Amino acid sequence: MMFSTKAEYGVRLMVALARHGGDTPVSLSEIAEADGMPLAYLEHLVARLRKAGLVDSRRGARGGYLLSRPAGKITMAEVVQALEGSIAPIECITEGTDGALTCARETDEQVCATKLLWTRVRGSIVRTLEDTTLSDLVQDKPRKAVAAV
Amino acid sequence: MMFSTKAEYGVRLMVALARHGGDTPVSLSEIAEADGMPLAYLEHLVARLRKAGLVDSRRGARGGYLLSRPAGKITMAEVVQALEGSIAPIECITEGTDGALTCARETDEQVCATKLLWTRVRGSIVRTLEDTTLSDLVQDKPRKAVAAV
DNA sequence: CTGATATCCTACCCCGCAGGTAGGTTTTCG
DNA sequence: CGAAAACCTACCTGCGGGGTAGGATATCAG
Repeated sequence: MMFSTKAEYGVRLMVALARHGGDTPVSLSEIAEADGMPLAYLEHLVARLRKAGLVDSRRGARGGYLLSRPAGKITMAEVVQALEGSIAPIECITEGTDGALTCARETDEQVCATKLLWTRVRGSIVRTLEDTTLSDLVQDKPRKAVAAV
Repeated sequence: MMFSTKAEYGVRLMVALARHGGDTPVSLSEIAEADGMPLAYLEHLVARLRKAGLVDSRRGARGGYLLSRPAGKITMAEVVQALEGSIAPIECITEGTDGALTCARETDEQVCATKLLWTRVRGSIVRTLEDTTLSDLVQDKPRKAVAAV
């Protein structure tokens, strides 16, 4: 049970873009090298982020990517959703177009007993992701070293 | 990103045991048939639950399984953990023996920027699972039909 | 204009593991 | 004793995560 490395790499990518800031784009190869992630794979991930409107791209020489919005306006729910697809803790729970959650096992007569659990879990995940913005992750904090001493 | 069917089937299994109640054991084949889950697979799952001390077994004819404790004393955190192994939202985050979360990408010098996010997510998942007990899921509620009308 | 540097796109590959099967051994009841 | 159950170990199989490959297209600098 976990998010895949799509989410891991993708979030790291977004953080790298946010760190760079400014309005000059950053090339993927820079980020890939600095962060030790495979370039070709990042291309796939950034494509999802672009389609979701979270990053803008500039093609050609000296091109690259930049955030489409200030980091504080980008929630991690958007980022993770763009990378992983819909956020469902378990296969049988799916989100309808109206936003209602339904369980595949459920009939009209019989309510799925476990649905309550997965609905709660999903809710708490989504809420946490919505409450965390990209800028929350960007803050430099070498505090760890301080705290460790 | 989701829990596997291990968690899904396993939780349904626990609910079935809780529904039955009493101190006479229920055989897996009964549950498998009633709930439409493959018997041989349930055997694997129930083995995990037994090793975790969540269910007791009685061998031989008219044997079966029963909850080791009242449903209200069994949290879903225990159940899910028994079924899925440790609860980590992402591969690079692991829980040490002291309960502290560490990130594999992290060095002494550099804090992992994304660790904050995954730590928060994990925390919210665990908290939700701990707050939900098996008895929360057992309550009969055909209320759905009522609410739908 | 030309090359270098980038995004962008499509196709492919591999292998670990979730999700299950199979078949046997042991225990306990009627 | 025989049926019914737990219990155990080994095996199988498809699929998707996690990449690689290679080319097409756009844009810059000189």
